[in-house]
Amino acid sequence: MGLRARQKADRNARIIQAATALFRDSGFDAVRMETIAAVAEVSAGTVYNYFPTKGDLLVAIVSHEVEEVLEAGEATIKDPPPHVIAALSQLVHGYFDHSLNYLSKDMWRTAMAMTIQMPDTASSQHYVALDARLRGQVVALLAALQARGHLRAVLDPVAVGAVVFHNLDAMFRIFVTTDQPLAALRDAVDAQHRALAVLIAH
Amino acid sequence: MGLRARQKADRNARIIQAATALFRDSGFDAVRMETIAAVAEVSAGTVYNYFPTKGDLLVAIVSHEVEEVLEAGEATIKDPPPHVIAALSQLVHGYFDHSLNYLSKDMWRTAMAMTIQMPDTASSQHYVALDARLRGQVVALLAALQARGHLRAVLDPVAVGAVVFHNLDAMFRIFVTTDQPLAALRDAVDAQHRALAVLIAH
DNA sequence: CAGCAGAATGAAGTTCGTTCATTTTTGAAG
DNA sequence: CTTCAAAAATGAACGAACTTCATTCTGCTG
Repeated sequence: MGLRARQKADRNARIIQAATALFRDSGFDAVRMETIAAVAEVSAGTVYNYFPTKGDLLVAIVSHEVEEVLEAGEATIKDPPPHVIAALSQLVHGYFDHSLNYLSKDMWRTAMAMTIQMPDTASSQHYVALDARLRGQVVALLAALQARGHLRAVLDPVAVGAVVFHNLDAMFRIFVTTDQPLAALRDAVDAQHRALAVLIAH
Repeated sequence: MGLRARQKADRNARIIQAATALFRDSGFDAVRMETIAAVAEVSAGTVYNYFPTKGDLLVAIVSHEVEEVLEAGEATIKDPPPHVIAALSQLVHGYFDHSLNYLSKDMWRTAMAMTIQMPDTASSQHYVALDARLRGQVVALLAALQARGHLRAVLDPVAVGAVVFHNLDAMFRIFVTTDQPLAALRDAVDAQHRALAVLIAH
C-alpha cells in the first residue's frame, strides 16, 4: 500500500473516530461538520470527499457497529445452547449489550430515522442489508435448533424467524426512544421469548 | 360556539387539508410553509399558531389517519371471524388498505422518522400512544379468539399480540421504504400469519 | 362604544450543511 | 533529478426555507 492509500485510510479513520466521539458526547445535531473536521485534523471539504453527507457519516458509523455485532452472533449460531430461550437470549444479548458501547441512543435514533426517510441512499441500503443479515441470523438459529429436535417440526424457521427479529427491532426502537435502561429491554424481550417458547419448543 | 372559535376550527381544517394535499402531491421536503399557508388562505405565521413545526403538522395529519383506522378496527375485535388467519387478515387489511388513501409513502416515512428522532415532542408522544392502541387491538383480538376456544390455552395474548404487532409495524416500514405494492405487503403478512397459526391455533 | 385579549400577519434573520474554484501533494515517466 | 498530470485537500462563500416576533387587526365584553 502506497503512501497515498495509507493517508487515505488514516484520514478516514480519524474522521470516523472524531465523529463518533463528538456525536456521542454532544448529540448529532449539535455537532458541526467544521468541528468534526477540526478534530480529525482535516478541512471541512475533505470530510465530503469521504462521506457524501453528515447523515451518511453517521450511518457508516452505526453500520460498523452492526457489523461487529453480526460477527459476534456467528458463534452462537454455530453452537447454540439446547433450549430456545437460552439460545435466543445468548444471541439477542449479544446484540443489545454492545449497542451502547460506542454509540448513544441519540445516534441510533438519528441513524434509524435517516434510513427510513432516505432509503435510497447508498449508506441506507448498506444498513438495510446488514439488517437483513441480522434477521438471517435469527432464522439460522431457529433452523439449527429445529434440526437438533429442539423445536416443533411444523415450525417454519424463515417466517417465525422474521417475526421474532422484527419484534426485536421494534423493542430496540422503543428502547432508544425512551430512557428505559438496557436491563428493562433485556427482561421485556426475554419474557416475550418465554411466551413464544411455550408454543414452539418441543 | 362563537365566531372566533369557528374561525379557529375552520383555519385548522384548511391548514390540514392544504398540507395533506401538498405533501402527498409534492413530497414533504418540497413543500414550503409559505405555500401551505397560501393554499390555506392564512399567513405563514398563522400556521405556527396552530402547529409548532412543519414536522408536527405532518405527524398530526398522519395521526388523524391512524385514528380512523383504529375506529374501523373496533368492529373486527367485537365480532372476529372464527379462524385466527381470517381474523388477523380482516384486522390487518383494514390497517393497510387505508394507509395510502390520504397519505403517501413519503409522508409515512417522514412521520415515522420524526417520531423516532424526536420522541419527546407532543405530537410524537401522541403518535406513540396511538401505536400502543393499535397494539392493544391485536392483543384484544387474540384474547377474544382465545376466549372462544380458537387459540391454545397456553398462549399469552399480551406477549404474542405484541410480537405480532411489532412484526406488522416492521413489515409496514419495509413497505413504505420500498416500491413494493400493497398486495405484496398483504401477501407477505398473510404468509407469516399462516406460519404462526400452525403454532397457536387449536 | 371603548378597550382589551387573543389571534393573524409577513418580512427578516439565522444557521449550518454543502459546494467548488483554487492550491497542494503524490507518484510515475523521461 | 525534473517534470507534470492526476488525485486529493482546502476553506471561504453560498443558499434556502423554517421560524420568529414586533406590529396590526378583530372579535368579544361591560
